[in-house]
Amino acid sequence: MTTPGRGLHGRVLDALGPAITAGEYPPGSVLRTDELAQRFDVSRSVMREAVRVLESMHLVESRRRVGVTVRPRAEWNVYDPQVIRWRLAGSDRPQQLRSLTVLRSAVEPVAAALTATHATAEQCAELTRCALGMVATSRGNRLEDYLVHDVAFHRVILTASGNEMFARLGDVVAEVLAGRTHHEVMFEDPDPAAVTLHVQVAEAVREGDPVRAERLTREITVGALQELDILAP
Amino acid sequence: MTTPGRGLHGRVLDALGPAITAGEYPPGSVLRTDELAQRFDVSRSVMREAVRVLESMHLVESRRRVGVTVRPRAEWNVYDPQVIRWRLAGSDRPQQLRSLTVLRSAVEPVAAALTATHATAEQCAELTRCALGMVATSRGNRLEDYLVHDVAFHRVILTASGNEMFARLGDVVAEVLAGRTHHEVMFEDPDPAAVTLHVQVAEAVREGDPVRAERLTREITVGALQELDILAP
DNA sequence: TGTGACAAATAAGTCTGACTTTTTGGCTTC
DNA sequence: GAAGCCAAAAAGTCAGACTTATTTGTCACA
Repeated sequence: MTTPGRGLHGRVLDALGPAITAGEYPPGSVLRTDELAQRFDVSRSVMREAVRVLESMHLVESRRRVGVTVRPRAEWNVYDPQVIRWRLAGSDRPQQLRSLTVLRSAVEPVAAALTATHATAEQCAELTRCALGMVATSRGNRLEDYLVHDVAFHRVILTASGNEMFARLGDVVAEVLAGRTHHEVMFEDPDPAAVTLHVQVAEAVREGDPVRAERLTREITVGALQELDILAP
Repeated sequence: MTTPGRGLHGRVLDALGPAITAGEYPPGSVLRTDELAQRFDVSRSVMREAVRVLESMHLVESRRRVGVTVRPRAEWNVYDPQVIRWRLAGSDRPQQLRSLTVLRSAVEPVAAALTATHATAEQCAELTRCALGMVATSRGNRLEDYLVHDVAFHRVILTASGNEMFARLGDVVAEVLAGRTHHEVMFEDPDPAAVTLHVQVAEAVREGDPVRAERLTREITVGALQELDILAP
């Protein structure tokens, strides 16, 4: 992902950010810049920079005479990739994984429809390559190789949609898929039906059939929801 | 919205952020911290804090010996409310409004379905109040009052969905709706059909009918897309 | 001619200490 | 008990000195 610990203030962030998102400092907690600077053994200037970044993520609020206050979760910038990463690394990983999967289920089908409408020939080819790669690695306990193609597939769908907001969710989807493979529900070879669906989505995009691409992608995301027991049976 | 100009570094951000998102400093441009500090007449420490925030938004990258480089648009954190506000205030307002509307069209229907599944009685009542408010203000050139109820309606849908990621889009939707009323396509009373759809969505949610709520909300968002000529005819 | 190491220049990064400003909470006073 | 004033506290700001990493250019050597 992104380079961690870029400079001293980055080091501080990597310690303080996860602590806050994990609820170690619950909302309403008050921190003091000087004290934090001492605790992390950095100068006040470095500490201030870190606080400013946390502030821009709406994780904390800094006010004169009172200090640095942790904000309620509802105000956090939950779309900030850094915040997402911190939360995925901490105790509310399951909760984060669930809400991201629901987001996926809303966005990806629409993105697939858009991609079917105006994907370039090159993007179609790339999509097909990814799907075939998934087929090739879907058996024989090659989960890690499968993941690479899976991530690439969804990334193409999101970027080829031509919508910048969708495109930026590529990293998020990558995190979700990686999380599923590494920590959660996938223990054996992926569901053959899911693999087939990916191949069919690539087909639909190639044929320029947005309705079919959307429907098939919706089936994929429904499967992802079911894996996490989000859908009522 | 949020409080602007909170401190000196905030003042600098409000000047530099829009300048960057507007393309005044195109991607690849190199700025120097000291020079910027002079230009804005602030100390280097303040300037550094501002740069750190821009960096956390992935708008710029700061590297030793080279300076502060503007990143390509594709890497910007386009979900950061501050970035969205800057872009909406600048020259690519139309482009931003379009991509946000597409995002809405993906998210809101799914959110409505979730809301129909598990909205509290209080949330149902609030939703109905909003819909009735829209009806009451839909005639007689009361666009401003109508907007208030419209925004409230969509905010309830998004927050009552129970998904934190959806809930955080409330502000974004508010910006889009306000933008439409204030600068773009709405010159006369709102489309009566759209008003009726909102009332029906409230009904469907009250009755706990997720499928109908989703379908009706999709009709609303399709209308929004058509207003911006995004859908192929 | 190309390549390696080495040196100089450059701009960000860091630290420190002094000073300013705002806010709050208590205390005085009427 | 309410209004207003005072003092403490913590963030905010600034200036200057110093460190460090990175790039670029140079020069010698193969």
